Amino acid sequence: MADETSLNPEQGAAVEQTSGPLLVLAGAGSGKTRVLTQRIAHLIDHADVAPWNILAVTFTNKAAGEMRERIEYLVGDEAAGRLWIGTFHSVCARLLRYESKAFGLHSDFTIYDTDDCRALLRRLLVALDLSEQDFPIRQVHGEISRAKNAMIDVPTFAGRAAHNPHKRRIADIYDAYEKGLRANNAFDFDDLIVEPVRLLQRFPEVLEKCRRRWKHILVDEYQDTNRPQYLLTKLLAAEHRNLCVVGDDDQSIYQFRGADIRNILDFEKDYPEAVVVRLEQNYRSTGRILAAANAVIDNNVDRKGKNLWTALGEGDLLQVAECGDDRGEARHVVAQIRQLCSQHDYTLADAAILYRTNAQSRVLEEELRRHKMPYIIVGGTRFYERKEIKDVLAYLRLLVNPADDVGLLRVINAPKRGIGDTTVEKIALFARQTHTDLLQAALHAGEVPGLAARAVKAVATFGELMTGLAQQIHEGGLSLPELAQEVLDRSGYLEALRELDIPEADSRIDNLGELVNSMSEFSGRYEGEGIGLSQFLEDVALMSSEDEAMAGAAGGTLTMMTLHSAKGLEYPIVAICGMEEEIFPTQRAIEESRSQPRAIEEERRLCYVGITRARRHLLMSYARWRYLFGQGREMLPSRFLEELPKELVENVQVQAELAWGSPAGADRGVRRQAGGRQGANRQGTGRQGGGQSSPAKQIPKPKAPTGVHYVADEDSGLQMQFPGAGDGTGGDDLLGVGRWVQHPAWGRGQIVAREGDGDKTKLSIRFGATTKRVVAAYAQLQPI
DNA sequence: CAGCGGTTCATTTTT
DNA sequence: TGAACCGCTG
Repeated sequence: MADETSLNPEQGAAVEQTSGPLLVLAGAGSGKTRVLTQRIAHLIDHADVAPWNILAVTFTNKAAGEMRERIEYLVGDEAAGRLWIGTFHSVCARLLRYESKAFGLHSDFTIYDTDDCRALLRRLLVALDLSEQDFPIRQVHGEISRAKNAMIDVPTFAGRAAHNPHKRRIADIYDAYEKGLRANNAFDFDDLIVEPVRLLQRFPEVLEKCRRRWKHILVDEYQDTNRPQYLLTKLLAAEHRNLCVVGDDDQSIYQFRGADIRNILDFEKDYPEAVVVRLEQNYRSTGRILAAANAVIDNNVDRKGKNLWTALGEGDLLQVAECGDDRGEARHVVAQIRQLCSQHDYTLADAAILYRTNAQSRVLEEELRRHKMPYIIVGGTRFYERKEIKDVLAYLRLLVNPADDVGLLRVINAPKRGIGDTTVEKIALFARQTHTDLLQAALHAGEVPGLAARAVKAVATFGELMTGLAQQIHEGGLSLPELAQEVLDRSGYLEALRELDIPEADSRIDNLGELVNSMSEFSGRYEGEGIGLSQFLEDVALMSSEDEAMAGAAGGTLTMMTLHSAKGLEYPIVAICGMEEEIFPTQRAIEESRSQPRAIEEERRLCYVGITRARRHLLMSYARWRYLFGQGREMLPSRFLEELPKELVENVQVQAELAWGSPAGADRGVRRQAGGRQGANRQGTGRQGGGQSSPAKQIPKPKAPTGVHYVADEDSGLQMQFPGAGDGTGGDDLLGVGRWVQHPAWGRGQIVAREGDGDKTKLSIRFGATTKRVVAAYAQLQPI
């Protein structure tokens, strides 16, 4: 809150502790990022540490980017550019590429995401003659992943499984899976951490080199580290012991995926000489909000214990709303937010709606659209996980790594070339017999036994396509976006999409255009060696959906996201919806808690995270009745609500969407008729946003392929049709949030945020995967 | 081989 | 409610 450079005594202590192990227990909103960045600046400016000797590891790309940005501000671009800042995964991927030769790996490996891994497993099950019924892919993959993260290798796993037939089969799958990955020259996410650990354990000279390189190590969100990540930092820091970890045990919300809270709880055991600093002054929230957070988290046993305090004053009561049903809840929450906005002069960008599961967003979206309120959804389907994007990337992957069978299987018949399953199977068999990869086999289609002439021809076409592209790369002179364009054209992918007579086709084509744009942007940044294809692919594989500059964005766009995605963010107004048993905490957590009472604690921490996102106004709501699994159900209020001290809470009651009758039946008919429901607006919040109502949307697009966090094109299109809809910012102009523009250098982009006004208007524009901030007056933007 | 329609399934969270 | 999967048909 205070300016960037002023520090309280604890923060100052952490910054100035420049050597030896340091544990910073940083409560929510206590300025931990400031401490981290200042500490790095301090190391460089006052402790004579070279930037390239500093390794700072974060949990998300977004956090890494923000940290780099803030450090740039402190020490300048030059020094900041030489720091090692990144996620565990990206730093490790880099390490693996550098050191690949040391242990006989290809440096051009492919990173398999969850989908790819499942595709591989699916094939392996067939090969092992096991049914997906008995071995559900999800579960098997989960089990393998858990084993890997516990550093249990295949022989060990098999040893432990000896007595259990089912486990033994899984050991076989695990074995085949590992071999499959290696044969495909691929790593999964887990490997990216686990393999470097093994590498460092096995090769002392590599370890030595790394220790010399990274003389100071800082780890953010330490409570979220898993076993291999812990081992990695331990290995690297064992000698110089300059390890600074920052975290909050109360905000550990990723144990479900292997984060080990002991890493932070036992830090002082591992490093007895560690200095411990607690940051307990919160600069974010009002007293009542903090008191509520403290009261809730106090029910957890598994914690170090701390108490946040604030100098910001009591603030308002929290509101807990009991709603008749989920739609009533949505209506109430939206109405409340509107009211708070007009009362306190906030814009919609100052508000966030949080929920436990993504599925809950739908009802809220409907309500927001009804009011023509612009919103963005953080998370959801990621851009790079869309089918069309993954398809094109698979072509590119295959060009870098011809052994990538999973990639090949993805594209050999996309677009349709008349290569069906039987043909593929024959090729696969041939590949196995001749000990090559699928691409090699496909290139020798003529030799594959039992392949009909027509199939041979089809496969040959595909083979020529790939060799042709490979050759073009070889000859050089092709830029990254040009290469992508070649793939799109020569593969016939784009053409097939154009001919496809379905409504989504257009947005898919747009997405592909964005992909090409993101490549242009990338090659602009990474001029130099080659076309940087494999670096691009790595970036993309490790990219999360949160690489956007949306925190603190002005511009009248409300944010919705899961509680998980909200970690690290803050808003003046926060609403947490679905405060109901079996939703939050989830049914699963409740079940688990029967045998393992602590299972609830992670949910409670999540609740704590949610509460502490709020700066001024916190609204929690539950519905007594909601659609779940497509069916109406009665719900009970969440136990977490009972943990809120009564004196902090104002309780309100909101009636159901339909006052009487079975909500189930009545509800349905009205549903999508946005225009038809007059009563929807009543609920009396006073002023409406944009006066003139408009004709019902012409393209209801039954499917909202959320995708990019910004509600997909058609939605922003909707917003555009109704200027003035927003509120706060006059949305009347061509450079409002949601608008698409053309930039001379970066191509097509979508405006995601807007700050300031007049000459000083700054816009954040997302071009493909990256977001740029520009001054509207200078950027030569062309609205499209 | 592709496309359709019916079925079943599951819904945490993400690098 | 919806996505993903299966089996059937053309």
